[in-house]
Amino acid sequence: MSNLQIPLDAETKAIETPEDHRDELRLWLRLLTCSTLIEGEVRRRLRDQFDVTLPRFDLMAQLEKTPDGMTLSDLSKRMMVSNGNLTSLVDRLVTSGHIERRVSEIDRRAQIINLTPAGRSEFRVMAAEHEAWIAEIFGGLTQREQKDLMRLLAKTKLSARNAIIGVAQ
Amino acid sequence: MSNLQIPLDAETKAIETPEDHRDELRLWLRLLTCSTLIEGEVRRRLRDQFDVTLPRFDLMAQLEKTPDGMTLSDLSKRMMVSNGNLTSLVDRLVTSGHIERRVSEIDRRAQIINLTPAGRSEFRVMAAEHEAWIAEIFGGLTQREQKDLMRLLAKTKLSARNAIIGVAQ
DNA sequence: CCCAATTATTTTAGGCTTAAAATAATTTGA
DNA sequence: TCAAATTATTTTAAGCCTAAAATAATTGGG
Repeated sequence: MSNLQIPLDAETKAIETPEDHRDELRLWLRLLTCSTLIEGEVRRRLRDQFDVTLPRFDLMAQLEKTPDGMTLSDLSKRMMVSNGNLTSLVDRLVTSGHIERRVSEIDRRAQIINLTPAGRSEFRVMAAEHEAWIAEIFGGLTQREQKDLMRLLAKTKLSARNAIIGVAQ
Repeated sequence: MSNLQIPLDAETKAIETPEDHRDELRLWLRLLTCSTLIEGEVRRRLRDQFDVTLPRFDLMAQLEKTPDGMTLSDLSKRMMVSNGNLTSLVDRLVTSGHIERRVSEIDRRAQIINLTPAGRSEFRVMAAEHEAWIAEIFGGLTQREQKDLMRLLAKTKLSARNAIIGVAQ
């Protein structure tokens, strides 16, 4: 036998040696590493420089985009977190004076969440810094590379969504 | 005035309108969306099909790569989580019989963690499924696109590390 | 009209996560 | 040698997160 790596019978190869997906696994682990690395650094800077957590910052970022406010359900969809999770997060941000909530006039089950003027102005300061951090973190990529990465991630997002819907439906 | 978008004095532009980093921000948000989307789906399938959480799976994955076991400190570095976090995670995996710990003979402060035979064989079944899920999720990308994405993420990782070290040191 | 289904939110139970302080063992340098 | 510094781990306090069940309001079909 000259090469022990090659199965004896090519016909049975697919059965005996399942397809190798190690490259996709490496790709996923690298994507996850990038995300974890950057997210951790953003968390650290938000805490050190503004004494704010990332979930609170994210919630305020969503509200800043919608001047008329949003319901908790809308927020939970946009932030991709569970509904129950938002209850306590919103509570804390109300307590700290960053946001306010009022019961919807057209649907008394729903609450409309809004930034307070103080919350909005504080958020804008943080957001400007945050944007600069992100630019710094991606600064090692050329404009062209950033554009390519953007396109490939768009495709990845689509591909992932298809795989997810394929299971759920 | 024909165009209100252009500052009157080009000299002062850099001061009055800070650099625009919205593209980098969009890039980061897209990266984060991909990561969150895929991670959420992996969590869901691990729970539904194997009744295991992602942190437990990740811990076992690290141990599977090192047959001689690891200390908690090594694990915490590899998994990029805090030391204190591992204490309870390891406790639960010991309780469920997936891993075992013994005090190091050369350093009585340290513990060596290892997969049990049952834990190892259970992990291998899960890992094979997990690998197939990831392949499915990235299935919408060609080989070429996967290779490009891999390269761009490697560069992103480097760029992020530089930005992080630049602050810490 | 009215009740069943739906929708919005909260509660609950359990797990994950961190930073910081505490505990315990080892190493190092005078 | 031996005390100070370092290293490994645990504990603590607080927050984040989820799924599932519960509560409360609205909507739609008969």
